[in-house]
Amino acid sequence: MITCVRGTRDILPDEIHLWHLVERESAAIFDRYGFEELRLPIFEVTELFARGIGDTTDIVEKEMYTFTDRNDQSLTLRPEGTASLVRAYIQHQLYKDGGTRKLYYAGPMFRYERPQKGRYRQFYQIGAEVLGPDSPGVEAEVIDMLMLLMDRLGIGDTRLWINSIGCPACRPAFLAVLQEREQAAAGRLCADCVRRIAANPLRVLDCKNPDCQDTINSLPSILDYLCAPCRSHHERLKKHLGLLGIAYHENPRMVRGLDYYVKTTFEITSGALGAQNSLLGGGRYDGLVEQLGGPPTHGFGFALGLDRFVLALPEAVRAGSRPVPDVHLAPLGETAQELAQVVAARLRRAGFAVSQDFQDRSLKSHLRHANRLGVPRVVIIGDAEAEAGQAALKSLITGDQILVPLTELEAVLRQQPAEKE
RNA sequence: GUGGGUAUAGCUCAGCUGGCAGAGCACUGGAUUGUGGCUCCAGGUGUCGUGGGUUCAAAUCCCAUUACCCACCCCA
Repeated sequence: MITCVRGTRDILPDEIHLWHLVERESAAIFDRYGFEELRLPIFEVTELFARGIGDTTDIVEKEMYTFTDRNDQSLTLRPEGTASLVRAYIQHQLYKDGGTRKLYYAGPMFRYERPQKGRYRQFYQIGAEVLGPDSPGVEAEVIDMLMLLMDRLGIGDTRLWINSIGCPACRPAFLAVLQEREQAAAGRLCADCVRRIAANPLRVLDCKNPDCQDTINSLPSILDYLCAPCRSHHERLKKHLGLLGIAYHENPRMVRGLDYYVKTTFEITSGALGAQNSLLGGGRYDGLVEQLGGPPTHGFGFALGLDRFVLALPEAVRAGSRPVPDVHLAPLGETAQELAQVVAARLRRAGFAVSQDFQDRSLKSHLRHANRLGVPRVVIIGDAEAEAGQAALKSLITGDQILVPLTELEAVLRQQPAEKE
């Protein structure tokens, strides 16, 4: 048997309505905030990601699906969406079309990682980006949009974490101090931390080893080393969040895995997810457009993990049943099948969701089947009905049954809408 | 890349110190010649993940391997 490859999965009809729900709500809410969708290719030239994400990040160093096509060009299945979006923004000169562009995308991303709860090699993201303005108000607006989305989906038990990781003007000085202090404290840190001191001193702050926590807490905070513009930006963001009544946790130890972030970074975690508890994450990337060959442009955005949103949906929503037809046709015999087919076509054109059973089964079997489907009403057409040009319309909720001329079925169904379960 | 756990029917899982392959759910038919749900009866079609080994005999014990799950790591 051939199965889907490791880290990929089939999303079956039982689950897909949850995905539709998240996709529908996201699109509706993003639209309300003025975001426009664009669709991006699933693979790009490898260089785009190396330059955009940073070629020393884990993603680029060891997680990309890179291959050579028949023209010996190095291509990569996209591991994230922002680089592609910015490429499109530059390629089509969207910056010439007004000051601010608000764009969003959705689709599969690919990273070669060990699969785990909420982590797959092909996973799905919806991301939105605001290109143009530098305002903390934009950041608060985007976060507000996400709060509304999660509220609409019933996703609770979440926390918003914010941080500022400074900018090229202030971060290098902080990193130098941090590294120095970490080296001095190396004796009290775990082996992983010691290794990170040289490789990526920021990562030490993110260590979860309980024995390291006291030491890490004594390390300097980036927030104390921000330059004046960064500090002001951060304070204004907090003020805007306060105005919107959005609760946040400031976390100077939060670190992002992509090189392009500056100033504001944020993340929303969920208690419903397990170890991979990040529902979404994002931040500001003021230098990225320029770095990829565009004009100097401010950028702010996020990506949300669709797989994780679906996992975090509350039980009440998850338990929601699949959509069921409005009416089920149960024809008995060949003549009745033919009649029913025509009836089904007519009812569908009239807007009803109709299922017709083409299996030659007993009436009892038809009804049992309809009952399992949760269909509220069944149209029974047997020999007697067929001859008289009628059908028996039975409600599976009340058990009532009436004879209706086939030509009037549509009108009767419309007049007496049945309550679904 | 590193750990731990799991793998038996469509699904969820029992199956003990080796001895005929099981249950519940689901599905099909019947009890009711054309009326569902509740109840009762009947119905299994499975390379016991894969490959070796031990044994008279392996789902069970041993070795290897693959996949899945969870965690580290990293991130959405």
